[in-house]
Amino acid sequence: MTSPEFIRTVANRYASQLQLCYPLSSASFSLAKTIHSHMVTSGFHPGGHIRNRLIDVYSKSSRIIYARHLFDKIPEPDIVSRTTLVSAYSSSGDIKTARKMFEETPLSIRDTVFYNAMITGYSRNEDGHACIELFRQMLRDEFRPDDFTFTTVLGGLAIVVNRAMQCKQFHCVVLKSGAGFVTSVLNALVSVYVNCGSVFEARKLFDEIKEKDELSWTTIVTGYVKNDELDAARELVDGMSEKLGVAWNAMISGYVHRGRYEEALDMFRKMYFMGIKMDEFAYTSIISCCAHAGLFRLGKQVHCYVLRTEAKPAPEFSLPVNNALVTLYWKCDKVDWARRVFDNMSVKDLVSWNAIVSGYVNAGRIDEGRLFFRKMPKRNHLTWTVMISGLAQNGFGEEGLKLFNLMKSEGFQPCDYAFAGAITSCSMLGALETGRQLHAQLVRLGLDSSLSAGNALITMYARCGVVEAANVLFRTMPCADSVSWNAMIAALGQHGHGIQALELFEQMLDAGISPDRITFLTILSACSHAGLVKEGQYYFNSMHRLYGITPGEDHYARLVDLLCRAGKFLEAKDVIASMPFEPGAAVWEALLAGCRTHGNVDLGTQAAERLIELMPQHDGSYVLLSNMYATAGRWNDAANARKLMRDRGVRKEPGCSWVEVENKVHVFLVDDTVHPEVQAIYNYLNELVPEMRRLGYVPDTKFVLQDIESDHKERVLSAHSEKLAVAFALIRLPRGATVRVFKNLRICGDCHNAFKFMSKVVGREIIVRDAKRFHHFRDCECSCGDYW
DNA sequence: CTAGGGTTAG
Repeated sequence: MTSPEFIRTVANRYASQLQLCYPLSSASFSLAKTIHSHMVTSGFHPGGHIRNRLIDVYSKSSRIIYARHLFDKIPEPDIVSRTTLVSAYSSSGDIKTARKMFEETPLSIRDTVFYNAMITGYSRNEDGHACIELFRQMLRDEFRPDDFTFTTVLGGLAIVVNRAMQCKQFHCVVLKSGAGFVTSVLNALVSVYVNCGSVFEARKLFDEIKEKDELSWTTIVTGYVKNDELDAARELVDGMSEKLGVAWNAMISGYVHRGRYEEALDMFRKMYFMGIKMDEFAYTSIISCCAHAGLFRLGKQVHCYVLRTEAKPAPEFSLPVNNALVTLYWKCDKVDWARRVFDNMSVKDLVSWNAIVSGYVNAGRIDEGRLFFRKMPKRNHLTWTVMISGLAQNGFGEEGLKLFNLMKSEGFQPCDYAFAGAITSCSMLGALETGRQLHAQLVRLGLDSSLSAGNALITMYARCGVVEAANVLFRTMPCADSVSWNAMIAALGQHGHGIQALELFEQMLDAGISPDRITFLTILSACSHAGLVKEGQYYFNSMHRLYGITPGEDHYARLVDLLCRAGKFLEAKDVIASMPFEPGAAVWEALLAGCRTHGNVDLGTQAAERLIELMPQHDGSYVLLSNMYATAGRWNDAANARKLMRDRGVRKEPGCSWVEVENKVHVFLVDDTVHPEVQAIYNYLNELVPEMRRLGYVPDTKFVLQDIESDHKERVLSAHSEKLAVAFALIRLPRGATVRVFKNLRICGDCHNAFKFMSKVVGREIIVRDAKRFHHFRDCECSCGDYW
């Protein structure tokens, strides 16, 4: 019954059955297990070749435990089973166990393949030095390297080599060993040259390869792409007789990375019409292209095409394709679509999580962003960066800074983008000292030439009231882009230097930088703050005529603001009437704000009606309206506006002011009783007021927007949050230091007046940043010329 | 039993 022939027949049958497990798929493991248990129940003990096959299938379907179990039962494992296991451990990332197994294998039974497997393990774990080290040991142990050895070691070398000289040295080793005519080895060598930036050398070697295979072509094409020589790559691709999908995919992704979206799409279309097989790599790149170019419709079409064409159901389909889809949808303002793709994915990785967090955060949906940030199983340095800059851009400065510090304590070195986020947080908070420290850290890390960090710093210094520092930084930037210019123009504008802002704009044009829609927003604001009505109108009219930028709603709003501040209501009304689209909330708010400052109650009421209609939940509209009535003494109307707001469940954002003292931000509310030093502050204010009065200060009680007794009104005035913050800073800052105070709403008119006299009494400069602009008080004057 | 090219997140 158990004759040798019979056993051989059974063994052969099992061997051919196991062959069915290749190529590996998700079904391979269960098939192997079935065959295995059949062997066990029928009393057949797999040995030698069959057992090794089982070990291999188990290892490759990521079931190392099964493989190891089988392996441990072998009394004297042969070199093939050992090689299989070493390779299994190293490809699962467990390089330590792999090496242990390697060391436990006696020299006498080792062979070249065994060394190759271990070297490959290091290469897969991106440890180039270990690759080379083991290669050296292999030579010391007197084993002959073969083609596999060279290609693998060269692969490891490509990671660590960064000088053409080192490439040449290895080139010589290869030639001496006689492998200089093996195509696969030469391909690897080309790749080493490419990776250290020597494309020219790489091309020379490529031309010398006698029998070029597919890999030779793709290596040189991708080599050009990696080194940003897209046109040279394209020339090669166009000249190839055989159309290699890999090379085409590399071209497409190269174009996408360089922002050459048209060419990427063009190649993708050609691929389709020429019948070159498109795979998940091509889909991924083109979806990413649509994401970056904002091509929602096309992206959606590709998505549908993939669903129709590919055999696998959508959630099972390639992870990178789904990741790219998540990004596509949120970039096209469809976060909820992105979320649906994300939820449907059966497998998610760090990239997927980062993509969905970015989506929420960029859409301003911070709550959901936070939730996913907390929920995600793993984070990397990009996760933190996305979260920090998202928080900063959405007004969560304090949380942004907290996260920046947390990131460092979790062991991640912040990159320039993370710094930019932290610096933006400082701009919002007015945390100048913290911002300066971040700047110093950037310099120490050698990151101060970064454009994104530099642009954030310009804004930070400007928004913290140090325009000069912003200017110095701007002037010394190695290569300023339009964002830098916009930031600097805005800086000058916010500080009331309207003329300089316009001069800088002209310099921008001379420097050959094209203005964009943001540039014109900052220009219009600058004109508005400085009262440059004629200039503002001129630039508004020229933006389309000279620069081809169609004014949007926000541009019209700023023009209206410009005219209203100057009291030119007729012209403002004409502008609104001439708008090519329905005016939105921003325009009505500008009109209302202007009417409130100039006491134009009739027009203001009209504007407020439209505004409240458009944004019933916006607190500012009701407050402006109510304040306008209060200033005009129409207390009943004022109270009604407040009541309307309450009835609709709208809550007014409480006014508050803050100031940074010794690296800490101190916040004050109106009539503050919470801050530990309020008593000292009130005492100090009581000492100052008589001196201010001697210089001509008269408390202006028309800024008390409540109908109360007039002597009580003065006390209400002196409890305004901005006065408390300024007084606190005067007490606590070093003698003579400039005071920089911040307020979330507009500064009160009486406070504005008071600070002028206060700056004279204490002999210091006081700078207040409110919701709209900066006020520099010195010697009884304000930089805004009372045009606030 | 061992090698080498193209994909995704700011």
